[in-house]
Amino acid sequence: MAKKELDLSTEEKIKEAARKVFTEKGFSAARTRDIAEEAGMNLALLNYYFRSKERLFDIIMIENIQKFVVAVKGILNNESVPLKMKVEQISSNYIDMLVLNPDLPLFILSELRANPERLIDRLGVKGFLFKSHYFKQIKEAAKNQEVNSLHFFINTMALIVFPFVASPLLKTIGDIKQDEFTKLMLERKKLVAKWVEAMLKAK
Amino acid sequence: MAKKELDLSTEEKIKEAARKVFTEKGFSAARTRDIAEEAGMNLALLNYYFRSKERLFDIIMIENIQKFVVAVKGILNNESVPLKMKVEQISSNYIDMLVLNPDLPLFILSELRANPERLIDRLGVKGFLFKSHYFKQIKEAAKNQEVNSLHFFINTMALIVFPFVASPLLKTIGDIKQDEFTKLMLERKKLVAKWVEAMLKAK
DNA sequence: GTCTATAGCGCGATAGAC
DNA sequence: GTCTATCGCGCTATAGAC
Repeated sequence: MAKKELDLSTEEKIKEAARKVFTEKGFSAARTRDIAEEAGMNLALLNYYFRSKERLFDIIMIENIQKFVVAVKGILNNESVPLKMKVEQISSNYIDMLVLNPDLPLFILSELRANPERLIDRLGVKGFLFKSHYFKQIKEAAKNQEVNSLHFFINTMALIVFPFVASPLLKTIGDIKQDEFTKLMLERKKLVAKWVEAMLKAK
Repeated sequence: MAKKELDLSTEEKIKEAARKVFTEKGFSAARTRDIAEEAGMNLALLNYYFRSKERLFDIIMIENIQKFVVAVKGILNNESVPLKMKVEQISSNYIDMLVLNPDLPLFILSELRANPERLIDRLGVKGFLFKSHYFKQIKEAAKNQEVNSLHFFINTMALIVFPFVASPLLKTIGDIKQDEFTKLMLERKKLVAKWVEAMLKAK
């Protein structure tokens, strides 16, 4: 425990390097040699600590997905927080996390495409969303609307996550620098809840 | 010309197969052997018609990106169409196209991450967006808002594209079947413009 | 635990017969 | 144009010295 925190163990160095290389290139394009080099050590150690490239990848991926769970844990089912404030908290937490890990959503979504259920099953979040108090609140707020309330859940996620997924395009097409992009994203922490509220009231 | 349309040439068969395999697996995970098999022919023919895997990929990718351009060509700069109607047309065209090619956005965005400018440069759409009449209209509509009007361009794209990017997750977490998903998406053809309008007016 | 060296194999690409 | 057979490389994984 204390020892690990002191010397940042070899195992942790490898994981750090793997996180970086996998996130940048995806599973198939990433090479174990890249990861070893990034970690400043030999290739053979990767297979000593983790049995294979695939096992290392799974560990990283699970941890990445957990970041999405952790960021809203404790918020979703807090029954004393009204919807608008809840959306504000969710946006704020997610955007802060995504500014630090901007490649995360695109990485997760593109790697999930190949085998969606293998990884999701292992997390046990299958019905999680629909059972949450948050989803009940959306339903309640959208009940005077004639459309499926799932749309508003999708829209909220879209406003929070999409800019990060599309950032390579935005930056290139719009000629936006990294710090401008970050500034724009931080502005959205307050705006998303306002926009969601407006959509819920729209007619 | 006429000949090609009649027999659906070998070259076209390969491109069709490549489109499918690349879109499903991404460049690195796709194998030329898969493409050849999918096209019902031998691996050697791939290199006879296209010099290499990379050249074949580039051709497919360019065509894919073109689909996004084609879907809004003629709309963006039509000065006689008011903003709300323009957003309706854009949503409608894009959603129709995306229902037919649901994997397209995730494919393009994840492959673009590696080399953003190499492919975009070849298309000459660099300043395209900001010069468009559509963008001027957004600016005009958002001028009483205190925030960067770029947000509203991002939001519109988010509402249209994000559900398709996140569909593997939505389907798994939300237990949504393919035809339910398609039905939901088609509903959005009319809704997006309404929502964008509401966000523009929000305070 | 960490290294070097290499096994073993799957990949993209090509030579050459038809 | 289309096939079979094969080259040669680069990858993951492992054996074995230290």
